[in-house]
Amino acid sequence: MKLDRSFFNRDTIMVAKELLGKVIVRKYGSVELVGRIVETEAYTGYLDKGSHTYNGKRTNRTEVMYGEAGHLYVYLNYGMYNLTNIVTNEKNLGEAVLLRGIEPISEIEEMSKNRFKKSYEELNSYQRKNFSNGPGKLSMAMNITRDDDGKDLCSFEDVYLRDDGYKNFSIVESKRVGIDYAEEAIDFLYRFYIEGSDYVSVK
DNA sequence: AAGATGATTACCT
DNA sequence: GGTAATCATCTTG
Repeated sequence: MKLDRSFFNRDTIMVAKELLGKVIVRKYGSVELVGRIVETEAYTGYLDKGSHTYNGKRTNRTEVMYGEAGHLYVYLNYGMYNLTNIVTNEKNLGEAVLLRGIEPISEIEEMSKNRFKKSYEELNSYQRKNFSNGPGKLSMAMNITRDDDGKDLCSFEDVYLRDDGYKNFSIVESKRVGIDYAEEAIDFLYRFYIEGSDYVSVK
């Protein structure tokens, strides 16, 4: 079952948790990449010092976060890495969920080319271990870039999400990664991951 | 118009 | 464990 607007247009923490186990489908050319979401982080806007939209900050970049739920927010981090987020909750709140880890499901060969310019068989153990266990890594594997910023996941075209019924797992809640400047928000338990998954960035 | 910075990754010891 | 890479975006003047 494809996830529609009503799935995304809810409380951001709830969406971040419920995204675990869902699959992201990415089509281009003749390929259809599929990955299972195993790690997410919630960014809750106005009161969240870790969020790009903290205190209602509105810039050209973050405008999509204030838009309709179910759209992609993709931005360039550290000058090199595209990070994939999904806009959540009501319009104008500026909330989103960052995808931090996926388990490759279909077309792992194509993902491997996107990630390392090599077939999966040629990858060493370090590369296999670090295949898509991080926000920049999974974006690279799924070929998601800033060109995809603002796309609507609910139009079900070249990128969308699906529930394939996977649900027998436990969720771990922990602190978010890489927001050392965020004062009290550092301690918010806004990161969620599937217990035991090999594709979680930080355990 | 210039300077600082970052929701990270890869590679080295 | 440490740190370089690399640039769009944001802030400041």
